[in-house]
Amino acid sequence: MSNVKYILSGIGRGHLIILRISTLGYALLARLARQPHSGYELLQAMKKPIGFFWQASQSQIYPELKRLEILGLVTFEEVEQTNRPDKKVYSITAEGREALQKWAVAPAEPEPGRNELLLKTYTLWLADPAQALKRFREQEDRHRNQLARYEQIVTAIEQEHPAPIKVQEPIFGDYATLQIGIQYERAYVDWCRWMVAQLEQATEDTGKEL
Amino acid sequence: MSNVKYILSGIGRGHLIILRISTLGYALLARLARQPHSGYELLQAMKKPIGFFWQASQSQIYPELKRLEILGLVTFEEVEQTNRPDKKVYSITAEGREALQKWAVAPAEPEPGRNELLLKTYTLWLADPAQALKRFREQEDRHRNQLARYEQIVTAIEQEHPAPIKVQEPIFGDYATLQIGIQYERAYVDWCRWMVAQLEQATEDTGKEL
DNA sequence: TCCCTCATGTAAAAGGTTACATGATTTA
DNA sequence: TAAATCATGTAACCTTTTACATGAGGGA
Repeated sequence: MSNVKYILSGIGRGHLIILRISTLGYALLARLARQPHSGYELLQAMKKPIGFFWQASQSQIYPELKRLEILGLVTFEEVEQTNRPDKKVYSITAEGREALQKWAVAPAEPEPGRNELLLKTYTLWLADPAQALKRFREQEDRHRNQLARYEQIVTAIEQEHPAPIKVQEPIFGDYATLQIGIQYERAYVDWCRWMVAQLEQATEDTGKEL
Repeated sequence: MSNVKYILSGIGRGHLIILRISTLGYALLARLARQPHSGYELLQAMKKPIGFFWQASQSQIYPELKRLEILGLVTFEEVEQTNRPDKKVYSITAEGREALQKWAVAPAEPEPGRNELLLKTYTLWLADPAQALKRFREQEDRHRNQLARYEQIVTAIEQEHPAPIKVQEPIFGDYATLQIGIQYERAYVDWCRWMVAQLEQATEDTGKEL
């Protein structure tokens, strides 16, 4: 009962088609609340800011935009272009903004994370430590790079926006999510270093035994 | 090509049925590599150690066990019981152990995390700060509790197992994943506190304006 | 010439959640 | 007496991924 359900239409044979807004729908609305986008532009946008914590592919975005339009949460305008294909530029409606506003302060259920690396770590005891060592060094690199990328974006934001970034400014969303992103990546890098140390110990031990 | 695909059978009309091991399959194998379990016992087990980073429901576990059995990665034995229903106790086979071992050191692709709270944070600028404040205090509590739970388990592990927990011991998997789990929860609690501070500032400001 | 970008879509399959279905025993 | 636990499964639905499909324009 926590999710508002939007009744689209009641049709024959006793069926009711109910469309409710998916999390992806809210993700798209979140971008459209800042500025209008075409489907393709949203696809690109999903790679950067929102993409850090919510991704979507082409085959999700286009149908979802259609659904949001049916629900009256977005409208679109066909924009003719020369030299490249025409596009549909979507904008959020007043109803869309209202739905997004409500959703933003609705309780977020604890989401069950799924992490393949941790599952592999759980199985490390029967794996080859030398190969595992290689993998954790790769992971450390990867998270160090991601950390650097996040820090770069934060620096750029701090340079473009005056010192106290207020909650009411749209950029606060980028800033706040980057803060936890940086904490997360730092914790991961530290943990990878610890894992590497553990595995180096293990490979040295087997080396002595041989 | 990184995933080994298991060809089950070639059948008429040009169709090939290929069964490959899903991540859930490896999760079940990871538990069965430690000790035999029934489907029901696996369901319970998925709530605790593996459940922290990989969950599964009944409707996934039972069919997956059937698949693993077809692939020859597990076997089962029907155990008759008095006073409660009979059960099928699954054990990992040599092939299962081998597949698990290989998978454990195969490169783990960076998994795109999905986090609804961060999506909501991205939309905070158009939400009511007072309500948002409530949500972040709830989140802080939740993560603080999870942190306490993890720390308790680590303490229990450290008491039961002599000081240097080696990579080769099965318990190392629990220990290592709890380490990152604790780091993660600590980072989250800190971030929530920072968010609460930001939102308190925002509600004070609007209070002054009234 | 071949590949990349821009631009919009659909189809099929895999993975995951929620609900349905059954039934004995034990605990509150 | 009602609810929880043990025990196994299926069906329907939703979400996500991978692949298919088309086509113009620009750059190497």
